[in-house]
Amino acid sequence: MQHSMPPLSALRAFEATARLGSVTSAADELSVTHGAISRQLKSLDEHFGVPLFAKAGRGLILTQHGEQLQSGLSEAFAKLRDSCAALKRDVEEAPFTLACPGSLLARWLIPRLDRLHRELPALKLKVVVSETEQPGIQSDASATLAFAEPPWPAEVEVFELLPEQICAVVSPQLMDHIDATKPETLFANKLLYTASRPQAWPQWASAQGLETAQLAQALNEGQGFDHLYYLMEAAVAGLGVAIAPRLLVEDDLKSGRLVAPWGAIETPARLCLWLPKQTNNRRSEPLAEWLKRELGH
Amino acid sequence: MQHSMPPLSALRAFEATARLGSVTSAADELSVTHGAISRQLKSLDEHFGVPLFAKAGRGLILTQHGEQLQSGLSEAFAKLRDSCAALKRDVEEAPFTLACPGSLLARWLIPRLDRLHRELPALKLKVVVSETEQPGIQSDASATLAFAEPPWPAEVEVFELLPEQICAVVSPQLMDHIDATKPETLFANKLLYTASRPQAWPQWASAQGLETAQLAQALNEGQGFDHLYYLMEAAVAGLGVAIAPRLLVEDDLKSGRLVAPWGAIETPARLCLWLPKQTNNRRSEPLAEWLKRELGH
DNA sequence: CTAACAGTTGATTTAAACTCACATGTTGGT
DNA sequence: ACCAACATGTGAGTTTAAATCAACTGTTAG
Repeated sequence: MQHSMPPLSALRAFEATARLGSVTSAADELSVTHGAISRQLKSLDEHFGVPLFAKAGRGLILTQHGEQLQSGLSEAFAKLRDSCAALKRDVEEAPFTLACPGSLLARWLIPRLDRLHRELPALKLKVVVSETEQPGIQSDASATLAFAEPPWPAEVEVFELLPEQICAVVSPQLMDHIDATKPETLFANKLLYTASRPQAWPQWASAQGLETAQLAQALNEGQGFDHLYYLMEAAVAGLGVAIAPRLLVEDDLKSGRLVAPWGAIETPARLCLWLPKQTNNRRSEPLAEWLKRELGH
Repeated sequence: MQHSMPPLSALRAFEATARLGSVTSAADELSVTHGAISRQLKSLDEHFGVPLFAKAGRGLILTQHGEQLQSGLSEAFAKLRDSCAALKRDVEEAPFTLACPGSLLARWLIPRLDRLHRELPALKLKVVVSETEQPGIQSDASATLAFAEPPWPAEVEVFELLPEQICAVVSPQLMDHIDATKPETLFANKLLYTASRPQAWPQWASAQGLETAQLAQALNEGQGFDHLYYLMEAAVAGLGVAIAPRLLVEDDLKSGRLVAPWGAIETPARLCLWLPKQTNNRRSEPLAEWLKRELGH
């Protein structure tokens, strides 16, 4: 039954020509030259073995066979167009779900969410907390915002937004025991950290040239927290020196609730926007652009 | 509204895959490799920005979006296939009209028509008399059978079936005055001919090496007839010597009603089947083959 | 009678589609 | 548990179909 359908592109050319009444306008609609349409029509004539158009003055009119074909094809192509348009619309109007770790969400994204909604209203953004701190794409999210180190897995597309910086922060009330020019004065205080970033203190210490052994002992005496949120509260309360991504403490540094006496160091990690490969980028690109603008102060 | 439809071939690949449930069987149906289908599906995913299939074991199943698309496309493609098949069927089942000059029809084709109908029943042959003796395609005929000399006009396709031979024929009762080894004994009789073939006697005479002057005079004293039918009756009645295509007098020669004392000569003309260029050859080829067989004795 | 228009066509270029061969991942059988 | 058979994905290269360009034929209208 499936024998010898004519080429679909020829049918489309025929349908457009029959509907619009001329080769030239069909060519315009399909964004090709009139010569291309003319050839397609000729190939259809040959396929069916009868002429589908007859010359009429300087234009064409459908033959009887042509009209018969047109009546079926116009419906078929209308349905084709409708089906594609419907799917496309559904996909584009579906909310765009951005997954994001809770700490980043609470301390950076939420304060900017209102502006984001105002500046990109077409995006219909929905934000969810990503269930894992490990970077990776969440199946139900349109994109994931997270810190992660290269190399990236092959199955996702990654926009790099910002190199990660981490800094040691402390309550101003503890600054008595600290010399900003001497990193080792760090050890006068308890070290505070999050369970999800065990490598943060070693990275920082190594960048500052501190001894591994001393650090190990200090970490042993320090305290871990499940979430950055608690860590920050502990630091503000003066329980010790915390290590955290600079981006997430920037507001606290500005307001003076915390101080970063030794500045910040860059890590290999990047703040990234992760996208599933098959996702159409038309929607995520404006978001990526917005994030870049926002992060560039 | 016509913006950015995906490539039709990708939609067809999707529809076949969704309907048959596997890339491989879709590839079989469309006579391509599974790799080709796989690529088309990937391009569709990218076009819509969502996956349309998900992996399920070692096969694929439709996603929700995929099902949405499939429900529309299957109808659209069914309609497409139906429309094409309907037109094709109508064209193929329409009677095949063969135009043919009356003389050829009466003296050669009609006696064989019964066998032709029996051997090519699918052709649904209808025979009509061509209104003009001049070769050329008739607008309402699927094909035309006629004698004609090359070159052929460009707008038709021509099957050459047989070189034309013409011969001088005479009633056996007139053989007394005729010597088969001496063409000039022709002139003992009246020359008979048809109005539609004034060049026949000169061709024959020149091939036999007769004098032009003598022929001209004999022709002047001869008699023309409007149709080959009358010419033959005149020859059988012993009114003189007639000139005619061998093919059309063969039955009379076999039955002894006429004699061709000097044999036959070949002319530049050919018995041909003329086809309009746009006609599908699938139907005319069996006819051409049948004609060739029949003409080869 | 010319200019603008509409479609066709030969020659060439371009881009999409396909194939091949290999890779990955899944299933069922002995 | 492992291997063979199966099903799909993919990089590289090739093939083929489709498009362009430019020239030509025929038509209409001013």
